[in-house]
Amino acid sequence: MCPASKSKHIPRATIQRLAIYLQVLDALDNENVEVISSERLAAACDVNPSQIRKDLAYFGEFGVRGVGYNVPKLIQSIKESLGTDRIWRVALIGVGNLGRSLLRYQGFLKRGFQIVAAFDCDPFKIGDTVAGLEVMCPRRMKEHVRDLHIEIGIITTPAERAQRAANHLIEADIRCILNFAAARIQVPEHIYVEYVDFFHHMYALTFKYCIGEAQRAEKTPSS
Amino acid sequence: MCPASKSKHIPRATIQRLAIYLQVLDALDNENVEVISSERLAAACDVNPSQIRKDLAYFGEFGVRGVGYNVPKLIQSIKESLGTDRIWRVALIGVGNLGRSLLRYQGFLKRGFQIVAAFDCDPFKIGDTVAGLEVMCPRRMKEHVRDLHIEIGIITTPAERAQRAANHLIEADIRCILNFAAARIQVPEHIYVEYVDFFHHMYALTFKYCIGEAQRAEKTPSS
DNA sequence: CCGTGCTTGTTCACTATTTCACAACGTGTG
DNA sequence: CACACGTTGTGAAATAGTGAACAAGCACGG
Repeated sequence: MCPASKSKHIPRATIQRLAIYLQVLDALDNENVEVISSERLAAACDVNPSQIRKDLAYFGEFGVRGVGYNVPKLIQSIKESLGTDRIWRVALIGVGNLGRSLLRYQGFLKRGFQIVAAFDCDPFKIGDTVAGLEVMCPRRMKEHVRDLHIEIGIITTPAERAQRAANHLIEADIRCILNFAAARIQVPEHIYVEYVDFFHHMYALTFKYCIGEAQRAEKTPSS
Repeated sequence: MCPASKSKHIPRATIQRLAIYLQVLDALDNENVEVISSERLAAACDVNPSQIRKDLAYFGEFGVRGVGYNVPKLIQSIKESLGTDRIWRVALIGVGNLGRSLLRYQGFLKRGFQIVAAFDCDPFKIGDTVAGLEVMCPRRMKEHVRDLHIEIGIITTPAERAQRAANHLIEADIRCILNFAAARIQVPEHIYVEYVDFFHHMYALTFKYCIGEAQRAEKTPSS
């Protein structure tokens, strides 16, 4: 499936950067840029050119020496490397505000994902239709996952119900979980979990700002 | 403001983990857990206990040897370290689907943030009221930022308009930008930017899954 | 068909981060 | 008051990731 990645260990940071390259490359492709050098791509992504070449080298040789990288080809290659050169079928659990927003969001398919089922344990929500999907009871999850070939579960419940949602997903043999709830969840070894919480980024901002200002104050010991 | 951080450089990864600790500690606090050891906290956060102790040591000595950490006190200490022991005033630019969701989201204040202004350049949206805030024209941003003491800007425009939104924010002397748009933005040196894109996490998931399955296949060279 | 110019892929030294291991030190008990 | 216990804070070792430098190799021009 994924082209082997040369059986070397690949840093997590590399994967995050690949996602960034993809974003920038998509923009370039829309502007019909055909070829780009690691140097110019690096400038756009705000990283070191060597870094880009090394990141890509984990997966193969995608460039042409003396020329650079063909943009559409590189996009395809990165997608293959990340495993998103196909559509992944996704279930969402927790049809609250956030859940509904995601269900209505049009951008999934373009990025290789398709939400094909929605679950919520609130009996008043079960049976409702959101963005063309009927909200279903989590107790029936296992059979739906099997029938619909679902591989990824997105948790958008309140924090206190995240673990229960995760248990439903695990029970239904889902191996990949994206957790938007503001809570850590416990899962067995063989399940992959990623956490999405934009407050983490907020904190990173306020922290960098504080540090930055403190250093400024040091350099300018005014008043 | 922030307690000095002992003037040592602090890894970015540490900041991300502090945000995680905070999340778990909040949950513990709600369960009225008073004291926790680095070992048990580490288990809940899925990191190494030494890691936690070292992360905290960057900012001070918060624990009691032989006992552990007082949960409420540690929460407070981490908040101070991150610079979120006060309310940050935030502006949002781009009142689309995502923007509206964020404006309506109730959880900001609890985490130390307050959205006090919303901007959109669509003349049909200007003047509308969303979650009690009047949508305003970005051209008037500078004065609003000054009058409302805004320090952080959140970009929720479509990707192609992210740079323009960023320019407005920079022009209005905002130093911290949280960018939800799927595009990189160019900013001067002294501006802090953080990117939020849950597809990055999606890709991390699919990638880990592919690698994991490949390794499985290796160990079990079946058929 | 060879040489020049340019950019990749890759090595290596360096820097940053994580983990280990243990000394330091409160707490509670006899 | 002294001792045993338990957990922190921290220096040192191991591991991981980054950036500079350069050899390799394609494209184009003469």
